[in-house]
Amino acid sequence: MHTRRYHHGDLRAALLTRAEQTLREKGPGALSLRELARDLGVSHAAPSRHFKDKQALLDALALAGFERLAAALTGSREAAGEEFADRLAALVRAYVGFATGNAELLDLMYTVKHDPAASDALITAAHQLGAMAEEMVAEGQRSGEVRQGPVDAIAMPVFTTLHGYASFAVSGVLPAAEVESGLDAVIAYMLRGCAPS
Amino acid sequence: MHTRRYHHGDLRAALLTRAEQTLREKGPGALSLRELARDLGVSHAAPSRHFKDKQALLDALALAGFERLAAALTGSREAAGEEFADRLAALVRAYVGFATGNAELLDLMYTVKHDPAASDALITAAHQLGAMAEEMVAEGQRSGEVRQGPVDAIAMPVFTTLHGYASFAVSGVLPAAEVESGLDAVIAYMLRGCAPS
DNA sequence: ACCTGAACACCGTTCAAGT
DNA sequence: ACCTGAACACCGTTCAAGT
Repeated sequence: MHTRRYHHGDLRAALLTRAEQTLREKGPGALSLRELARDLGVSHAAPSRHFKDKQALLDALALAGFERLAAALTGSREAAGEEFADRLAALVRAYVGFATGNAELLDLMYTVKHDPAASDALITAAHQLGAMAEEMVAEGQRSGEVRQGPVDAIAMPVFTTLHGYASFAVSGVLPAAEVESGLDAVIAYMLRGCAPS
Repeated sequence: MHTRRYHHGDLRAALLTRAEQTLREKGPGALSLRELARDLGVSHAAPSRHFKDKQALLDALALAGFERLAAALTGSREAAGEEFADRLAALVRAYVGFATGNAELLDLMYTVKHDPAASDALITAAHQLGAMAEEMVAEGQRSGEVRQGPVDAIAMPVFTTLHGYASFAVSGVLPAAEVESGLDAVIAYMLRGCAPS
């Protein structure tokens, strides 16, 4: 009854938590199932009960990332005002904030998968993010703040710009010091792409 | 004199060529220095003469990717007309074409590096791509086809959109069948972001 | 200068066996 | 159901030694 095994059924969650920590601190190359097991005090074979292989763990990590990012975007919407420009700015700041705060994870989320079967869930998760952008654009069209036309022909380029900016920030192409200051120009450019007539 | 060792000094090049091939065919996870050495008929320790470690090989691969991408973009410029819209479209198509044709490599090129020292060359290479976009925008400003203002406040969002689109195409978020058909909307959106007044 | 061969300390994955 | 321990077939990296 004392010091009973750490995991009474949540080894899976513990593995994910620890894995994300080492992903953040040491990068994806340093992620080892055996080391994870060691850190958590289980045998090196234990993780295989919960993840059929290393890629399955990485996929689960990426999926959790998409869920947290979606939550952050939803949250940004509530905090924003009613104007389209406000909402867009809030969305952009939330996405870029998540990206810079979780660089390695964002990288993992959008990494080319070589098991196309396993990546279905990830692509669906990414599409849900896109759907949020589409919804925002559609509302902007209704209120007249966004030009008319097929929603995805407007929302997709906007979301693409957003992701490209996040990707540059994450990869270091855009220096950390310039991420914040460059945001205004990017948002203004997006608004120009959305503006009526 | 017969069947003399395959490498009279170009093991380095042979490693890079072979590495890119397996990167393309089997993904980055399947890339092993030992297997590379086996395939090329050298001892497993031979690669270390040319690349201090596996990451150095990956970095060299990424750098070569940037050089080829830069060449492709330069080529697109020569094939395009004089109008800004033409040049932009050609640049976009060249970048996206490279991305879809070299998905794993593009991923590698923009991957988060954990050795900041080694990634300087890669960031510089990415900046050279950005400089090409800036030059194009600057010319568009001179000819009056692009609105006035700080060059980078226009060129950066454009380049960001381009890269985001390529990234979505590469990651599979944008289905392969939609990459071509979505390009027109993206280009139109970019032009709107650049248009005067 | 460039490569080999052996050695070291790791990996991921599988599978019988334990509780 | 969940985990262990041993086993297997790999890794990357280093280093004396060869040519």
